[in-house]
Amino acid sequence: MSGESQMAPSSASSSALRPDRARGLHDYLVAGIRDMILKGELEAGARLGEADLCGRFEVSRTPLREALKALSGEGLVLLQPNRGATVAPLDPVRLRDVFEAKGAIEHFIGLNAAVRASDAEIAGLQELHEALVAAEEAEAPQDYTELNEAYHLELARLAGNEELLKTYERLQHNILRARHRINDDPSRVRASLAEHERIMLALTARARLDLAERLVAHNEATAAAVLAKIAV
Amino acid sequence: MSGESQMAPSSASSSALRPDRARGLHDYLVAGIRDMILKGELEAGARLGEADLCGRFEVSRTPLREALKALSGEGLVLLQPNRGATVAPLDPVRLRDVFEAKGAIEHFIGLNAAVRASDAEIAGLQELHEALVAAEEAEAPQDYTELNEAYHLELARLAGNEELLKTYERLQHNILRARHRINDDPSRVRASLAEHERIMLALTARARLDLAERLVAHNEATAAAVLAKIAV
DNA sequence: AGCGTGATTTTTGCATGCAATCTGGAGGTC
DNA sequence: GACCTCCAGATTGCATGCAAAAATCACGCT
Repeated sequence: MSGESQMAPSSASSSALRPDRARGLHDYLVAGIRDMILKGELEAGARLGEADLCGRFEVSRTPLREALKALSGEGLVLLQPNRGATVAPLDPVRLRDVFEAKGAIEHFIGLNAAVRASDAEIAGLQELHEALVAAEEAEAPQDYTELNEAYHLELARLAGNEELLKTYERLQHNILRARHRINDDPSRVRASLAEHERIMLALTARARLDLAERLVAHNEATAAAVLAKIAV
Repeated sequence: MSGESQMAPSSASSSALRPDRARGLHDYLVAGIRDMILKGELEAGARLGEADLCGRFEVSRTPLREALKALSGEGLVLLQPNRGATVAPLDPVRLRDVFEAKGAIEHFIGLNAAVRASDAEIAGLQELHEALVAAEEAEAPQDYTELNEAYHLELARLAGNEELLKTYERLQHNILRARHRINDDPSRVRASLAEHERIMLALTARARLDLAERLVAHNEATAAAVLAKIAV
């Protein structure tokens, strides 16, 4: 065993709206374990022993097991009957599939968000974009990452399809797992922001094909940057 | 309470490879409840009381609850904390989203299956297609439905992306729920088969754009037929 | 040393029991 | 009659306990 901290979300962890224990352990556990996986505190392939996790979160095995089943459906946990749970592996092959799938959805998002988003929604997205630029200038990588996720998720929401939004979120989560390990380099961040600028222009102009194309290109550029660092 | 049969999968139900109870109750329950939902035996919105389901499957509440959490992740069951589980609603609005999402994936499938499928895989798909035609001529709607699902799922597999394949299957399931209630009319079935013919031609010719276009069109025609019957 | 083989320990799967919450209705008040 | 309030019954949430399965280890064998 490693001599690491056994602490779970002691009190005020980073993510703001963490479900309260008292409101039900299921949501609390799902959010808590998901966070630990997304932040890389639990690495891909790591064993998720029930007794261990029960200790960290101070709950009994019943709600914990239910939470693991739920996370398995999100593709974050791998369940092997009679052999326990592990953090879902994230090899380059799967990551390539994840980026490719996300690309297909980005295409859809571009075609539809350009038509369906209201002016107010576009203004809201613009604010997110500006907050993202501010975070980069302030050199706050933690904020930058969270705002970047929020920006793309909001854009996905503007496409107006609940089903694809859920899938998009799942894929985004699995990418975030990889991204958290690789400290994006500054030059890629600046290039990314420039792409965001062009995305906002296409959206404001409500240019469907243009927006779709830019989103796909942005996804591919991100994929290339992430995969390059992964495949060391 | 209705005076209906309380029987669950007594012995030899229709679906061939049902997980064995002895191999673990989780898979058994997930497959069993999913089947009941997909076949319409449990209608949209129906309450899924734990005691009731425990009685039907002769299991205790612990594995049953775990199965419900898993099915919630598939979009088939709606879980409301402290208020129990219901079969996920399938209103026209959601169904429209499901078809639209599936359309986006069909586009991707067309672009990639045309390039990635091996000759042997195309031949295998051709066999499925011919079995489908045979089922239609034999007027075996049960077989037709199952083969049709298998055909499209196999085509999705040929696109070579595990992530989108899982999503595709989820969406297909939710459509099947609606389709099972509406007894496709024969003229639509024949039109559908004609579309399949053209799909096979495009795939054999490995014509990416053509295949994508035909798959999207097929999806939209199906959507129109299903939605027309739903919105009575 | 390498490799089965069997006992011990650990871990998972499932059932049960109690506490908390929700639901439905009777009775009271305005 | 409409609207609380409170009480039973039913249902869900969670913890615990036992049995089955895997993993670990010790031992003996070739």
